[in-house]
Amino acid sequence: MSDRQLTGPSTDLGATRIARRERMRRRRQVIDLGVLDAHLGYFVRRLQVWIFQDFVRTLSAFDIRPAQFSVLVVIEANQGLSQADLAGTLGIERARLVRLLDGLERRGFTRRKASPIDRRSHALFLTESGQAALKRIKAAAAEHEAHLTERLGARKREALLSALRDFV
Amino acid sequence: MSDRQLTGPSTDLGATRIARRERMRRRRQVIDLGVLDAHLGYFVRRLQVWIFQDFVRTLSAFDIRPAQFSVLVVIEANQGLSQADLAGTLGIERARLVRLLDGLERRGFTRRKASPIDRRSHALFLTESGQAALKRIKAAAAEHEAHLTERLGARKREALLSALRDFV
DNA sequence: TATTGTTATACTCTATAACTATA
DNA sequence: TATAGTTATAGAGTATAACAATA
Repeated sequence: MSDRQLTGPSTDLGATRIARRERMRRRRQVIDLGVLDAHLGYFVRRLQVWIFQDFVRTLSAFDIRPAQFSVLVVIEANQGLSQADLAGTLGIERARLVRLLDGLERRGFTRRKASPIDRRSHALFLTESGQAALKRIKAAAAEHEAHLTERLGARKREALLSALRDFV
Repeated sequence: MSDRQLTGPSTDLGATRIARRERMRRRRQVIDLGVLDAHLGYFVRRLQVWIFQDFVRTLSAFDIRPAQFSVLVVIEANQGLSQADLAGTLGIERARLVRLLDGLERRGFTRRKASPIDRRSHALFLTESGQAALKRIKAAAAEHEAHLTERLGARKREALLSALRDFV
């Protein structure tokens, strides 16, 4: 951030240009994407991979991956919800959620309690240490989001966010 | 649907069951995404998963996945390029591209030839049957893209495409 | 020394199927 | 019959490290 001031107003554009040139150099040839250029999925995938990598790198001190983060956040916001509801909300398989929760429970972040209304299901909670950890994890995740804003530009990030929000 | 009429009295039971399930579904609490709602990565991931699933389903007759499609398309548009350039362009690991090409070669779609300028590298080409197959595959991929347009709306899809194009 | 293609390993994630205990 | 959680398995994808041949 601070080094930006030295280069003046064109910093963002300059940084983008430099980054692009760097990517081109690595490629050493201008390669045609062909019909890929008309497929939204290709670009969505590239962005998603970039986001995952930056997320993991930024939160490496916590050893938290995007899926784990989403589970912690949704449990915090809906204490006592069931695994089925959680899986349905996040669009992940119930079978996969089992392992995910096993890991978070082993680390002392979450807990499965007996549901008071349905003996088949579990009510999910964050432990106290889970809540404390999540507080710091969310701060780191916000840092990741700042990287994204830096990379996309605040306007574009906001536009994408509101465009995609009602998709789910 | 039509078999309901044949079952006579049990139609009511079936209808009751369906109505109950519907009530259950509605009764299910609305789940709060918490801070996830401010993370672009979450929504990008959800969209990307949707796209992958629709792509695979739409192209199931060809047994082609997104990564394979992107490899075929870029080889077609840049016949003779090297594996390193292809991997760099698509942002996939060189190690992974090896297996990907093994599979496409085994199916007779692509071919590795000796590079005329660098004895370390391979020059990649589509075979004739690979070109013929890709022609039909691209038509199916366009069908998938139409699903996406249907789901997002043409305007939003176009806006997303042009917003993300210069990200890579 | 650096790069190209390759092999190998570990881990994450998706997609299914099946099982149990409840409802 | 259907649902919640679980176990198991197969396959795709990511991330690394290492190696031989070549630049």
